[in-house]
Amino acid sequence: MLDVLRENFGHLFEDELLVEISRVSKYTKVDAGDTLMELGSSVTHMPLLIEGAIKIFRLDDDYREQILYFLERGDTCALTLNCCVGKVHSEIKAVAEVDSELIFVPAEYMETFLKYHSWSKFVFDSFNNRLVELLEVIDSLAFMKLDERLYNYLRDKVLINSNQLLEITHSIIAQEMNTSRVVISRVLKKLELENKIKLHRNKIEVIEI
Amino acid sequence: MLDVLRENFGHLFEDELLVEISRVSKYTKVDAGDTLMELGSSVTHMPLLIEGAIKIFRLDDDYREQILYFLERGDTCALTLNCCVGKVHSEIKAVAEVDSELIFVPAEYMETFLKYHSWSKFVFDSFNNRLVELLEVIDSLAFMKLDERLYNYLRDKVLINSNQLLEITHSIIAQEMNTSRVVISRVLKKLELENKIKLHRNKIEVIEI
DNA sequence: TTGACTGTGTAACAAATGTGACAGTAGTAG
DNA sequence: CTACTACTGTCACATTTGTTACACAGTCAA
Repeated sequence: MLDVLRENFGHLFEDELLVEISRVSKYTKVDAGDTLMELGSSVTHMPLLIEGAIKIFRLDDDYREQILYFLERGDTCALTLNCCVGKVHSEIKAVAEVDSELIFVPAEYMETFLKYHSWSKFVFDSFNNRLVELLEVIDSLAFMKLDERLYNYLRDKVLINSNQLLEITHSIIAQEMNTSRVVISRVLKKLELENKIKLHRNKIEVIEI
Repeated sequence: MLDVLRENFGHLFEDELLVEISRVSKYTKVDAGDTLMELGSSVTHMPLLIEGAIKIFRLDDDYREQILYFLERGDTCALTLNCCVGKVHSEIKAVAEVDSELIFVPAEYMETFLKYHSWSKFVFDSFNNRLVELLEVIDSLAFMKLDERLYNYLRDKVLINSNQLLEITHSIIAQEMNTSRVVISRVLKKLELENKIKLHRNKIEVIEI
């Protein structure tokens, strides 16, 4: 695991820290679609993403969901540390968007490692990135209509999957964006008429990028 | 200023840090309604809130706004540090909700002070709090209808102002929630019929709390 | 082939929110 | 007092989004 860490986080952390991490952490592979975290699941570990992409959702009491952002190589999830502790109300869900590899650092080391400047910078930056991404979600929800939001959603997926051709169904999109399948089908059709996408069965091709 | 710092942040920071802060920072009073930060205004200082309340908005390109949260005594604004640097798109706006007193710490000390454990804990907690509050904004926008959102908005104002009787007009609310005055008047009337509020000219009385 | 299942398209309608217009009312400046 | 302004209430209508229902197409297994 140390080699994997060196390769993916060597530019961020000094070797001493890498060694420490490798000694206490757990390396895991997950398949696309696997749920990494759901609702009350206790948050005892902090993920470092080696390869792949994890999508993070906000859930409400009725299990409706709203996609927030994707974690990619080199990311960690700042929300892990906080949001899922002692909250009754809504929670977070994490699902692998593609096959992924992660290293799980036990939460207690989170603070121990702060003695390394590179680690505190990493955590700090991670918070910053999450804040920015949450603000973008807020922009989307507060200021945009569904067609624009949907198009942005599709563009994000294209970037994450490195593929203009998305394998996804209308109902999945509806669920991730907290709306209904009919609405998504309707807006997708509109985007197709605007030549921004092409619709196929189980697939959506995003044209302009 | 050192006395003010001791009184308000003494439970958070060791005296040595308080002295350092007092040496480099600027103490300011602002009146309710004053704008502390808008759009491109360069973010060279980090505010520590001594007394009062500051409301933070997200702005879009067309100057529409969406209220995010309030800063209160002992808070700082994590967004200051990051979000307003080098962004073209949308920005943040900060307005005093009531008469307030702040201490402005020059941004460069932000990092210097990290050598104090109490300071890094403070910054860390601040990030955490902001994340949670942004998630609540997302919950509100993604999962709630306007009547519920509006009622929550009014309840927040009551807490911030320590007064069930809010001095506010419908158009102000509309602006802060990025909708129109007519819509707000309509929903307010609905809340009044549900006996949750009472409407007066320039005033709204929040009943249940 | 048939039948079951899933995914998509679409119509008809409902609900929520946004917009424009206008009247009435309180407060204020002159 | 009068004139002006800001705030509120309300109507009529537009737009956006959500819901129900149903037809049809692709896939897969018996």
